[in-house]
Amino acid sequence: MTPFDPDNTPARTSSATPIILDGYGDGYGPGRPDGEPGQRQSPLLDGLNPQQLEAVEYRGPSLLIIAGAGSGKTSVLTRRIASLLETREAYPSQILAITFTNKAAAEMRERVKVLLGEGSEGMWISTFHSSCVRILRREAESAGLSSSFSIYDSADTKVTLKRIIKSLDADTYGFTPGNAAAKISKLKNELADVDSYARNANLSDPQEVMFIEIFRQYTQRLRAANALDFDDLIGETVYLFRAFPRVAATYRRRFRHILVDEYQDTNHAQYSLVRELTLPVTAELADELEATGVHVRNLREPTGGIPGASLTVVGDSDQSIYAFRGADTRNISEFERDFPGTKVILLEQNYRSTQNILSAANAVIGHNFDRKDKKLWSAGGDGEKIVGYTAYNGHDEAQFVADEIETLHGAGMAYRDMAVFYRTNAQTRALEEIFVRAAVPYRVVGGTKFYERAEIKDALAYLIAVANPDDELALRRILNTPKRGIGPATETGLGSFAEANQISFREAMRDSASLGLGQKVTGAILQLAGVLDEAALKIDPAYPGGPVNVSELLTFVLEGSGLLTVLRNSRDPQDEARAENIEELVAQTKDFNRENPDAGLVDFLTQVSLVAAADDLDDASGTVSLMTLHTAKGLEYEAVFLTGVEEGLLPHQMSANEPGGPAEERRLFYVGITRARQRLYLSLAMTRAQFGEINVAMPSRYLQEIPAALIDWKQSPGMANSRNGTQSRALNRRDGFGGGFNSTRSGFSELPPAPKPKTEWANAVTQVRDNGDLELAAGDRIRHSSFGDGRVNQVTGEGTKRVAHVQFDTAGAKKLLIKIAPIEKI
DNA sequence: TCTGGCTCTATTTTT
DNA sequence: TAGAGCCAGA
Repeated sequence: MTPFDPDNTPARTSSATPIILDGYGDGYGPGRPDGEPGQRQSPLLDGLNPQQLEAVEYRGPSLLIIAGAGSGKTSVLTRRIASLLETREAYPSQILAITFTNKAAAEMRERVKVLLGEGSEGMWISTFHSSCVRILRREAESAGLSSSFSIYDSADTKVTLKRIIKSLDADTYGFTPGNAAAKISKLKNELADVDSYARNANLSDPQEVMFIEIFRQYTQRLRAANALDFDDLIGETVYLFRAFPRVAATYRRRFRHILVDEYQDTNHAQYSLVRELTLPVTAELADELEATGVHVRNLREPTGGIPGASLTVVGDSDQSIYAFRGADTRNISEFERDFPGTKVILLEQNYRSTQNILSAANAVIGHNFDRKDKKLWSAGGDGEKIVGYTAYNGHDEAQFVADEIETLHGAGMAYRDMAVFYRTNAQTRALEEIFVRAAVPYRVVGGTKFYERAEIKDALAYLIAVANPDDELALRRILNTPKRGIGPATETGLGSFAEANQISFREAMRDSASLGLGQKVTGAILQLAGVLDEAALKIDPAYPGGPVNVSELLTFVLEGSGLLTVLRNSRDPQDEARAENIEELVAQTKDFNRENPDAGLVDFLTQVSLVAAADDLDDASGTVSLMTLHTAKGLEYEAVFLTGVEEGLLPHQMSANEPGGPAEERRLFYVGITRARQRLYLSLAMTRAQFGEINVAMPSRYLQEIPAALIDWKQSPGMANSRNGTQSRALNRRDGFGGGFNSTRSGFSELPPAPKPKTEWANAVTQVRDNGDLELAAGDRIRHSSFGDGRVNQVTGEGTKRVAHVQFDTAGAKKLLIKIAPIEKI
């Protein structure tokens, strides 16, 4: 989270730095007089197994660590860094470590610090995106940007594309902001730009021609706004290095050890970046660097050049879950070919989970063909069985999860050691409803992020407009926020005026008096332009008394615009929460100032743009964490609840048509399973409400892949479908876990105790209850296997989705899907 | 210019 | 279901 730590510029760090500083020449240095691997009593090497030890100590141009889930790779990576520093083979400034999230980066930095104490400052440990922003801001001029360029997130991209599509009437060709953004992103991840794409495009296809025009305008708009999108951050850095060998040489010289975590999730652009950074520096360029005062002498080979940096990558193809974002596991499978002389180390021993959990994981992932066989094993014993539960619906499932969480908590497990995973964010609704009711303390990680809230984006747009006056998107966003009477007509007028006079939108605002608008509107525009101009003065280094910090600036624009005041005085009750959010933002800027006294507005905006879902995880929070399976990668919990293990959800139906989709979904399931240390719960629901409709769900195919003996079904799919098995958890809630457990137990004895997987599943599918075209009308009396008797109030929906609204005599009002509910007419 | 009400439609994962 | 777009009326 700190892209701003005191940073050694290449020129400053270069004052020394031979690869080996101590003259021992054995690469071990004074810390290791005997030179015998494994003999030294260094806390660095404590408790490592032979493979881990080798991964820490190996020295060579390239190292590939294939690290299964839970095999201690973070530990290996941090110790490898610490070892390089401790033996004085490298200075901190020569290390570049790339992690997947800012949180992982912060953790790694912290762990290196613990291992070494002070003396680890100056390393670059950050995400791909953060590192690239840092390089691009520094080298902005070469890249043809201003160093205060804006970073567009996916929402910004979509807004921009929406305008382009509208102006081109491209929706008639089937383009939406979403699909155009996806296509552009995909191309950028392959390092294609408009021109290279257009060269190979089929220009007789009007849709293709239209796409090229969209892509071209999008590129132009970003350029004009001095903005880059997420994908540009990587791509532009690669282009920069390729176009400016001098710039590239600076970073190639600087970073001597490059380490990349989660390498299986890198895309082509990221791969290319790593390649660029690890290339050697030619003798001529080394001469050039030296001529400008950069010290290179100690790094030079006899030929006069500087060898490429050593590269360590850690990854596991089985955990590749970002193919949809361009991740390419070939980066791992072809690593040895790309980097000849690579040493490969395999870490298979798992230190996280029980053997039962690992056996389930191995069995599941074994169904993916086209993978190198790898078996995780644990020395920690079998542990508890995996618990399975088939719920009647999503709320019932949530109730099961809540009950089990309370049981675990009652047995002494802390809430923060438990997590609930799901495939789609929409699934949080039922979970949250039940958790609130059951008073389970929880936190949704990711989801609608703080910085994505409209009012926060509004406030930030003010700051962005100050930092980057060319950012038309930010200006348009705040033009009428809060309401100033500047409508779409005026906005369009300003845009046309700017275009006609070859000036920026911001300049058009300053010049709005010559647009011939009404006096009130003109006054409003000028007022806004004035506030922004004044704010810009305040962060100018030449500002009398020194420039103001971020929180002072934010306070200034909030007051100048009236944004906060309007929300506070609003009658809309939601505006109160919005005002509080903005106040929270102000508090955050104060924290930021305190933690980063030397950082400015642009640094703050960068940090905000690049937060990842997992970054706002608070380990000390004392709450259960709810998150998507994607967010869960890299994390671990004592107890994991994997919910919604149903066909259509996991695997998600959207993945069905994608090449490699079901296999990637299986890896996602595998990632989820392997997050659990002690306890794993797999749950599904027979029906799930989606878009206001109730849909029948089938158990996920992946469940059959787990050996039956590993799962203890509290309620199996077959049981849930049988008449006496259907229990509403919500109904049994008052009896607590015991009641629910016993009642399912009694049903249990009537079924085969250890169902054979295949037949069990065949049954589960054929046994789905089917009432066919059972006719029900308002006034009919029905009997439900667990709710008892009741009266039908009305019937809604059609065909298989007909729903009976029933008032039960004792169980209250329920909505039942007629096709499958365990009911009969009486 | 703004608001309210109506209809329509699209529903995955994310730096 | 909910969010967005559209239209009519103030």
